[in-house]
Amino acid sequence: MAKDTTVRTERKRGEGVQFVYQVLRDDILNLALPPGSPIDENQLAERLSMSRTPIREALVRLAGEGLVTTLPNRSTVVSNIDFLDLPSYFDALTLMYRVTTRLAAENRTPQDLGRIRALQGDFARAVAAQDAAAMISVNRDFHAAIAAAGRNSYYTGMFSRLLDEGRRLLRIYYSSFNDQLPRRYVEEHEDIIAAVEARDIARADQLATQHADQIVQKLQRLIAQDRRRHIEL
Amino acid sequence: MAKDTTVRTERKRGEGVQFVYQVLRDDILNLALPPGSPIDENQLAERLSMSRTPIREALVRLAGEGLVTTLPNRSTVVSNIDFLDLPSYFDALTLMYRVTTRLAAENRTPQDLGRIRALQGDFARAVAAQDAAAMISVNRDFHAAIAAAGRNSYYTGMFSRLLDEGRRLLRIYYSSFNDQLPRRYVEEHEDIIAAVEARDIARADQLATQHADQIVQKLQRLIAQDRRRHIEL
DNA sequence: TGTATTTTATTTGTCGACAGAATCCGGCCG
DNA sequence: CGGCCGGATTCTGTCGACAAATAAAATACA
Repeated sequence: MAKDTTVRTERKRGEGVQFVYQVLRDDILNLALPPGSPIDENQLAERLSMSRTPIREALVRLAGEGLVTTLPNRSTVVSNIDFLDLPSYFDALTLMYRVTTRLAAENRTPQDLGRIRALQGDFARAVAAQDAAAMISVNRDFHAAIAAAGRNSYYTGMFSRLLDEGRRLLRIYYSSFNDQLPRRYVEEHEDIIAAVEARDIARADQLATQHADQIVQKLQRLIAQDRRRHIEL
Repeated sequence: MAKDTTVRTERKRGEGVQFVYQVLRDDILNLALPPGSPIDENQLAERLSMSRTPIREALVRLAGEGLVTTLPNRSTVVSNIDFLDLPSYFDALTLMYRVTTRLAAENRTPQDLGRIRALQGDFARAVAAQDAAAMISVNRDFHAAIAAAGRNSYYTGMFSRLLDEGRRLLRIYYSSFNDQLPRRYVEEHEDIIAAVEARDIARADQLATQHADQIVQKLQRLIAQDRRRHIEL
């Protein structure tokens, strides 16, 4: 059962949809609402103390991003993660890692570097604190900041969506850490920052590729493990 | 003023939103609703003889795709084409042309080739008929079919959105033809099909790049022309 | 006559209600 | 005992209405 979080914050007119959207999005990406969970409009309406109309509009928006699936005349559910489609996902993710990092090396400003460094600091702290949730969230922001430095809104938009989808995957498989991989990620991030700062496009591309491959391989291994476990049952 | 198209088709329950969505989307992509047009919910509700609720949900969906922009407490308008951002657009479009065509060469099935050839036939016919609208629409479907043959849902999704956005651009600048470029596109399409059929990935990539550059350059030239005209006024 | 301010009107965001669809449940029949 | 059918219930999709917010109009004032 979900927590009995009856929210009754007074909100200004027009912020309702945005509010519901963010609440649901966070719950979905943090797996507080696991894939497949039905989303009851009435229940949500009561919990957030508002009518069903803004909730439906938020759901439409989430459906547009693929985070929920609307079954006609039936309940909308949190979208499943399609494991058969994961190779495609990894492929697309790697590509976006590369092009955004390349463009960042090309177009970054000192302000961009400042923002990126700040997030890298957050990431290092999360690793030191062994806080998986923070690591996942900050890692996302870190790469989004690099993408932003590339100044291509189409890439940043696509990449953000891919990273969000990835947050769910990481949440599933990275709930606990007992290896030193995170530290390695910190180092790889440092190298990427250095390449971006040096405007070394080729090296940025190379490092981004490595970094992406690193993550993809790790995930594939974890998933394969998981698969085996399921089959053994 | 828009045409007095009072639609009163009897629709089944649950198809309302979908219907409004498609009507609006078509009108926007065909520039029947030019960028900047305000969208009056009441007016639309009366024209399609339904309540405002499904219309609002369709608008939320369109906003999610960036085709309309919702000004808080004010009218929603058809999104403008951001000409300053066009270099980014061209960059992203070229990249997606390349990766989708590459993957098509890798994964195409005979069925894929059949579908692609059929669309290429449609395209050739549209060119022969000098039908700009059909050319734009079929061209989109042609490349979407190639992307589909690549079997990467993330790429096909991204690419489709880029191609749709491009439809508006092409509509603006390709309303009339007086050069033989379209014929050249037919030939380039043929070459791409051949490379995809031969599973020649390198060549597919190369041809896709050329094809994209071709279109991008043409558009840039037309836009530059247009800019100059505006400045002269 | 032009500008500032109040009044009116239009339009959005939200609400509660209702009807159609689907699910659940119990009874009936094989 | 199990499966099919019908009624009751729950939930979605749509509707009309209302109030906040904005834009337009009208009025007052310099």
